[in-house]
Amino acid sequence: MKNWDDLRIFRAMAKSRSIRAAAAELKTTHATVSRRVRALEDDLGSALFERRKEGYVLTAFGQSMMDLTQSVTAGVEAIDRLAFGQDGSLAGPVRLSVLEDLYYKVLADPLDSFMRSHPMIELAIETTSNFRDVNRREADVIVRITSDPPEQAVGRKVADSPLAAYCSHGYLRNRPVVDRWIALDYPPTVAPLLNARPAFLANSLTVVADVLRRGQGIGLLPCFMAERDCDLVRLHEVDLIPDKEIWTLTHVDILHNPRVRLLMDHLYHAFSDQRARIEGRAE
Amino acid sequence: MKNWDDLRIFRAMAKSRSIRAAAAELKTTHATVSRRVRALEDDLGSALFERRKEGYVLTAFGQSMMDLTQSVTAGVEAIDRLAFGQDGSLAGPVRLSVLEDLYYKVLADPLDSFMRSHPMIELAIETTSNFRDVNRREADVIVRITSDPPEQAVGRKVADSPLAAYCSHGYLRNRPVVDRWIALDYPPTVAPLLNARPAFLANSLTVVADVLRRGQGIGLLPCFMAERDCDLVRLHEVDLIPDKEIWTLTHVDILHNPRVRLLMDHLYHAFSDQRARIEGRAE
DNA sequence: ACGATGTGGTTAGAATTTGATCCATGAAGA
DNA sequence: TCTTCATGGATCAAATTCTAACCACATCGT
Repeated sequence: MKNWDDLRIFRAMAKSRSIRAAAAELKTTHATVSRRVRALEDDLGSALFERRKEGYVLTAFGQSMMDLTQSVTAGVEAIDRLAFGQDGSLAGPVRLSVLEDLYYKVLADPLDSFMRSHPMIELAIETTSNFRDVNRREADVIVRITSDPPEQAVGRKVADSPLAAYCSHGYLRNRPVVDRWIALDYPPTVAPLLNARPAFLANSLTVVADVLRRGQGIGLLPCFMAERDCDLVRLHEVDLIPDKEIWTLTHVDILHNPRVRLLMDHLYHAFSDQRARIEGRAE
Repeated sequence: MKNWDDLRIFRAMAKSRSIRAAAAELKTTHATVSRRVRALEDDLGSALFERRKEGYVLTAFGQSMMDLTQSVTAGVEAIDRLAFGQDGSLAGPVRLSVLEDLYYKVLADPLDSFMRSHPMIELAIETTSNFRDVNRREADVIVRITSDPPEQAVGRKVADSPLAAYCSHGYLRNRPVVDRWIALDYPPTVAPLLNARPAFLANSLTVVADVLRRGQGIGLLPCFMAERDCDLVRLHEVDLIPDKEIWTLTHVDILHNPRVRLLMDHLYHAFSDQRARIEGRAE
C-alpha cells in the first residue's frame, strides 16, 4: 500500500457511502475524497465501490477491505489513546460526552465550576441523545445511562436512575377519574399502575417533561429530570421504578491523564452531592 | 491521528534507527522522513525518539508506539495480500524469493522457461541468503530450505535436501591418509565419519563448494549443490545425511491469484523433475 | 412546474509537501 | 593528522495536493 492514510478516507467513505458526507467527517472536501479513493483503488488494483445512481456501494472486495480496515482502525485508536494517556500536561483538551438532559439537570453547575477551577483545561462537552463509544475515542469521558456498562471501559456507577410518576400542579388539582398517560417509548414501557389511558407518546425525555408541565397528564420520568422541577409533582402513590444506572466512564489507557483524572473526580463529587435527588430519595 | 501514513514512516524509522536509512527503505528522501517524524511527534504530543549523537533511539513512549504499530502493520499487510489475491489478471508482477545457490543449481532453467511461457507475467526474483517471510509480503512465493515450515504459509514440501560428502577428482587421486575437512558452519555441524582433521570453515555453500573444487579437501554439501557438478565427486563410503527439506510456499490469501498459481505449479514440476538428483538418488 | 437541496465530477489557482542540494558534524581508516 | 564517509539539518525550486468554485444531474416538497 502506497499511502496508509488512504485507509482513513476509505473507512469514512464506506461508512457514509457518500463522497460529500465522508469529506465532512474528515474535515476536507469531496474533491479530495474522490481523488484519494480513486488513488487507493488504483493502488490495490480493484474497485472498492460501485458507482450507482443511488450512491457509492461497497463491492464484495470493498466489503472484505472494510473488515480488514477495522483491525487497522482499532490499532490507530489504541495509539491515539496511548498518546493521550501519555500526555501528562494539565493544559489541553478533554472531551466529555453526556446526555443533554443530564447535563442541564445535574452537570451544568458542577462543570461550570470545573472550568473555573482549571482554566487551562479545554473542556469540550458533547451533549447527545445517542451514546458514544469511549473505545473509539470520540470522547475521553462519557457519562452514560445504561443497564450494563461495557467491559472495555473503566469507571464507577455514580447513581441509580429510577423512574417515578409526575404531573403538574394544575393537573393534580383537576385530576380526572381516568388518568391521561404520557408515555416515554423507550423500554421498559411500564404498564401504568394507575387507572389511565394512553394520551401521548414521545421518544425524548425533554418532550415528555414539557408535556407533563403543561398539565396534559401523568407520566414516568427519571428522578434526575423531575425531582427539583417546581412545575412537576411526584405522585407518591406510585412507587419508584428501578430502571437504569448512571456510570461515569473512561478508557483504561487514558485514565492516568491528569485532565481525565480531574474531570472524573469532579464528576464523582457532583453525582455524590446530588445522588439523593437523582435516586428520588430527596424531599 | 491526523495522518495514518506517518505510521509507515515511523515504523521504518524505528527499525533502521536512522533517517537516511528509513528514507532509502521508503524510497523517499531524508528530508521528508525527518519532517514526517516531527509532525507525528507534534500530533501525538510526545517525543518518539531521542536524538543522540549515536543516532535516533526510541523513547519508552516510542517503544509502546512501536508495539501498537505492529498490529496496524499486520492489518495493512493483510490488506495488501487481499488486494493481490483479488487481482485475477495474468498480466502483472509476482515476486519469488529463493536461495541464490538453489536458483543457480535447480531453478534457473525452469524459471527461464516459465518466463517464456508467460510473457505477460513480470517475474521478480529475489535471491538472498537470509530467508524472507511470506507473511510480510516481501515476496509472493518463497522457496525455503528449512526443517520446520511456518504454519501461516501454505505450500508443499517439494524435496528432501540431504547432505553428502564431496571432493574434487584431483583430491581423490592423491587422497591423504588423514582427510582435510572442509566444514560448513551451519547446524548440524556433523562430526566427520572419516579420519579427517578440520582444514577450513565457511558459512556459505558457494564458498565451500569452490574450496572443494580446488581440491582442498572433503566436505559436506547438499546434494542439489554438488550432484551434477562435473568437478566434484561424491564419496559413497559416507552415507547420505538427512538434513533440511525444501518447501515451496505462499500465503493462503494470494494462493488463488492466477500468477501465483502458475508459478507454484511450475515450481512443483521443476522440483518433481529434479527430485532424484536433489535427494542424492541420481547417477 | 418550480425552486431548493443534495449528490458527484471537473478544473484553475493556492497551499502544502516534497526532493535536490549544500552544509556542519562526528566517526572510522589510512 | 588528514581523508573519507555517513549522518542530520536547512533551504528553495519543483511537484503534488488541496481547496474553492463551478457544473450537471437527481430527488423532494411546494
